[in-house]
Amino acid sequence: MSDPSYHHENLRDELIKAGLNLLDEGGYENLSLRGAAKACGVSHTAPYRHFQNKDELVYAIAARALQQFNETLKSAVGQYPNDPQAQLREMGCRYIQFFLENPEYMRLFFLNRNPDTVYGKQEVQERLGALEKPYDTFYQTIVRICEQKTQDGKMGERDPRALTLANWGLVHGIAILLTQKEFEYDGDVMELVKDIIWDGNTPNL
Amino acid sequence: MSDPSYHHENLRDELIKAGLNLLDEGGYENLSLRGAAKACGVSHTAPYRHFQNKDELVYAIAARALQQFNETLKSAVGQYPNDPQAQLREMGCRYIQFFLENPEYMRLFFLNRNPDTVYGKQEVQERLGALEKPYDTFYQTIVRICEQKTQDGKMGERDPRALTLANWGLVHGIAILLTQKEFEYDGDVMELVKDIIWDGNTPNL
DNA sequence: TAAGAAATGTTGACAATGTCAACATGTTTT
DNA sequence: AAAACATGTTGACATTGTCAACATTTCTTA
Repeated sequence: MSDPSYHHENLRDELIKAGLNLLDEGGYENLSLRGAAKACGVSHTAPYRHFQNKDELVYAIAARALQQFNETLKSAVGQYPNDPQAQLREMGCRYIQFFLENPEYMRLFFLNRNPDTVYGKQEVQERLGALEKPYDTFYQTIVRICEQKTQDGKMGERDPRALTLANWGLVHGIAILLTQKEFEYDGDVMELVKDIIWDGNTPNL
Repeated sequence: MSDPSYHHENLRDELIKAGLNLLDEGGYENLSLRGAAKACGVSHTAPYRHFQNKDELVYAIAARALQQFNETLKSAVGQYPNDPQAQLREMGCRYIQFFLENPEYMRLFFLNRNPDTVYGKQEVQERLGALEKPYDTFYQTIVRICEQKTQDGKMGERDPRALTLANWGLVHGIAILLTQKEFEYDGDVMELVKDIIWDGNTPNL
């Protein structure tokens, strides 16, 4: 090596971090290729050596932030090793809490683009890896609840897929309404969530 | 009048319609000021005589589309005049159906911008009128369910605000997950919704 | 080890877009 | 009729994503 400012070694990583910063500071609209490059002290086209286009950078940024998000959810599972119902409750609370703390991530994760246009493209997924969305974590927990109920002979008819859509949708929708300020709730949201998320018993939800 | 192509008479309205077209054709990213102007056969700055900036145009477009959406919801109420529980069920179904049919409206309504930045500004609301979001329709129906239950002496403890957040969030979240293709549900979504939306009886939801 | 290939960065250009200022053309008011 | 106003147009500029051409550093390999 001679000029350490030339080859950055891991510019890719720095660009992702810089992008996250831009997002936190100025919202989704503030996230630009050139902005990330400038924040890394690098020319405006340098990112093209690491990402094919802006969408790929955003994708990578989302993947990075999703890691953190998924860890949060998974640690909710770990917190109650043998109580899947408590896991689900905790997941719901953390889900909403996470987005209340990081409101811009809502758009980053779920509404940046037409999903067919970008994230559906196999090539992107192959090159950058599939985004790990919270689906699995919800689904597995719900399956465990169902199994436990079946084992107890209490019920075994519920479709775990339907229950996943219902419960994921529930917390997701509440998170969106709150972060987008469509709804101002003056009560205790966490109590509400614990109250309405599927408790494994009620016929509905 | 002499040159009918000069003064458009209601360019404002045409711009809104053109914007809706751009949205339908090419998604949210395709919606541009200049694009709408061109579609109306007018110079690229003509929209500035009717909107202060792009955000205002988008706002007006959203308002237009929201009218249609709100009518859909309200007609669900009208369909079951004395059965608020059926109203709520029908609202939930139509809510999701609407976005499945118009997936781009999801971003138009709820995720175009940081709500503080644009839609929260009083001046915009004063000049263009507040966006009518589905909150009221949900809330009123739920209040009616609660009143009916109270009247029957069956229950009177539920907080209608909490129930509104829960049920609106539920259908909203499901609509988002489905339209954004986060979740592929092979079952009958409408049946699921009818099943899990608050039925006025269960302690949860 | 020297030469060629590959990776990574830079400069300069271009098109699309939002926005503004200055000007033009109609319409309305006085 | 003249002045005020509303509505459009032209031309400019900054920002941004993108591309082509070139430069520099590192890696391969003969």
